[in-house]
Amino acid sequence: MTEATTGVTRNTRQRAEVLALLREVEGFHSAQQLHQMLVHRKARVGLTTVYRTLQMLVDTGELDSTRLPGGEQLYRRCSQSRHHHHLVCRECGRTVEVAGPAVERWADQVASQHGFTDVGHTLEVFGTCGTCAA
Amino acid sequence: MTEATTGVTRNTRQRAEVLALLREVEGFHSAQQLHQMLVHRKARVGLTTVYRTLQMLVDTGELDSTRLPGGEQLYRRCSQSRHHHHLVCRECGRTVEVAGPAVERWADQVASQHGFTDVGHTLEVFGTCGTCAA
DNA sequence: CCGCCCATCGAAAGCCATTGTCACTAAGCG
DNA sequence: CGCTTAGTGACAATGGCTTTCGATGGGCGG
Repeated sequence: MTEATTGVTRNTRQRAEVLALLREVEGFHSAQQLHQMLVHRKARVGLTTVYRTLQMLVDTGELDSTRLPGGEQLYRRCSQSRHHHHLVCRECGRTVEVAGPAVERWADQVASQHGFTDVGHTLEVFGTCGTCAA
Repeated sequence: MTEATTGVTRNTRQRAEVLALLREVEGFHSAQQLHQMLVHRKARVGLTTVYRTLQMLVDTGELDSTRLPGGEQLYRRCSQSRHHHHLVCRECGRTVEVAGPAVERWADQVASQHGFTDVGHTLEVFGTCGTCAA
C-alpha cells in the first residue's frame, strides 16, 4: 500500500515521453495503443511503465478514463473541461460527452443518506445513434 | 454470428437448470459464480454453456446485466422489481439498492437530444460506508 | 416407434488486457 | 562523487471470457 511516503516523485525520461505523447493525441486511447505509438516514435518505454504512469495520472486526476464494454480501459488527457459522462453508440462507437450536474448531486445525496462518504460513481449511457438507426 | 436461423430453440436440461437457478437467486451474480452454484447442486452444466445461455438470455431481454470496473460481467433475472442502481462500499462490499427516477429521465432525455434511441445506461455509485469509515 | 440431422454441449486450449515479480537502472541529495 | 531508493521493464502469471471441435441428444420425418 502506498503508505504516507515522503511524496517524492522523480522526473524520468519515460514519464516525460508518456506525457508528451498524451499532449499530442486527441480523444481516448488504450494503454496498448499508447504504448504502440511510443514504440513507433522510438521512445523506449516499457508496457508496464505505460500502465503504471497512466494509472498514476488517473489517480492524481490528470487523466480521464473510461472502460469499454469488454473491459479494455481508455485514457485521454484530462478534460480542460470538468467532470462529465459518455453517451456511446452501440453500433459505431461514436461518443458524445455529456455533463450531468444533476446526476452528480443525486449520487452524492443518495450516498450520504446511507452514511457513505468519499463518494464516486460510474455512469455510461448507451444507445443507437441517429446515423446507425437509419 | 447467429444468422437468421430457422428460430429453432431446443429445450435442454442444461438450459432448464440455468433458468431454475436464476429463478432462485436474488441480485447480480457473475457467470462463474452461477456456474459454481450449479456445480454445488450437482447440476451437470459446463461453464461454456452457462456463458452461452446467459448471453442468449441477455440478447432476448430476459436477463439484465452490468459490468464491474474490471471487466467482469454480472447477470440477474430481469427485474420483477423496478429498475434500480447500486451503492457499493469500497471496503466491505456492502451493497444498497437505490432507485433514481431522476437519473433515468435525465439519461433518456440527454440521449434523445443527441438523436440516440433505444437508450440504456450503467450507473454504479461507490463510497465508504459508515461502518468502515469508523 | 425408429433414425437421422443438426442444434447444443463441454473440456480443454486460446485469447488478451492487465497485474505481479524482481533484478537492474538512474534521479537527485549530501 | 557515492548512495539510497524510486522507478523501470522483460517476462510470467492471472483471470474472465471465447473458440474449437468431437460427442451428445432433441424432436421431427418416416
